Amino acid sequence: MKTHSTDGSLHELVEVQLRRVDLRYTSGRRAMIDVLAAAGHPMSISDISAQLPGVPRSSAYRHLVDLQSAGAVRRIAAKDEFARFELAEELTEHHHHLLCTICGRVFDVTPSASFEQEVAEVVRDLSDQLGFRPTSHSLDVIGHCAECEGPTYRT
Amino acid sequence: MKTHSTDGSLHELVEVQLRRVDLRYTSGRRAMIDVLAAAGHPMSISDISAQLPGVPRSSAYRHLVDLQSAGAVRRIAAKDEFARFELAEELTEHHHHLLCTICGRVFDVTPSASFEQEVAEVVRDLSDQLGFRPTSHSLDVIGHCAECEGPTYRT
DNA sequence: AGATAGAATGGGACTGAGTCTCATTACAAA
DNA sequence: TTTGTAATGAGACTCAGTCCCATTCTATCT
Repeated sequence: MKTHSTDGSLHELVEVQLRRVDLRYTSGRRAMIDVLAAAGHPMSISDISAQLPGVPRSSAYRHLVDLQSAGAVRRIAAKDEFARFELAEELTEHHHHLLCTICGRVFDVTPSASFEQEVAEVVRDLSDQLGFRPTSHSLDVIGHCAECEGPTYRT
Repeated sequence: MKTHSTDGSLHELVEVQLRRVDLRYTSGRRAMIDVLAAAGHPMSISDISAQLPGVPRSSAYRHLVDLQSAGAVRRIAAKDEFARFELAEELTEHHHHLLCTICGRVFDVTPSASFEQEVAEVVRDLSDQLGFRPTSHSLDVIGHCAECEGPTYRT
């Protein structure tokens, strides 16, 4: 998963996004962005809190809401009942998810440009049927991850 | 949305699915299937309860769990925090969803066979990258429905 | 530098979707 | 009809997520 974290521009981008909605890029918010960027895949609140023991739950939730409204973070729905969060695609790149129905983990994958083109086309077609105005799309693959499937599958 | 409800075979299929896991097709469960089939799109628990005032919440949840484990009902995650339920694809047909981020409603759409073929191919490719074993996939289009977008969009 | 206002934070109370328990009722097979 | 098992209703309970409020920070102005 490519991010801007390596060259430090990630934080500059987030700061701009926050400023746009009159929010400050404080150390708490920065810490959350760091954690999400380091993980490179969607995290549940428990995952995040485990990485940031010093940040109270209420603050963590509020940071996520704030970062969401600034457009830096995206909330996704997994197959279990827990919400998960990841950096917005603007800060990483367009990608999709593999959802493991056994362990609940979510993995990121990036499709080819040609496929994305095709998807975009179909999304338009499907949307037109109902006068729907699409803003984005997501493709989830549901199944079992390598680990849960067991070592046998690996030849 | 095509279902088997018109010719009555829907209930027979559900009954078989339930019998497989030693569950009975009782009137309460039948009522839930009727509601889901009539709606033709994913429903939240509130939606379902509104249609079935006589069924207690605890029973409604239990029925959904039972019907899920029998394979007759599928739980999907929308963009809001409420779980939604729909008839399993085995009882309807393969389809995808349009999620309105304003009103939270979910609409069904059916893609062309050729597109599905392409999707299946890419799903395989993406999965192979991580040794993931896919069992199904879902494509969600996020945006605003015709009603929420306002009447202006209709020329 | 000091004053001031709005934003940020901690923490603890609160909400409500979803789960669990248990006593009672319905059903199927013998 | 008896007997074991599944189904049901009612209500207590859990806990992810929200809300509130008193306190602390920080940017800006004089």
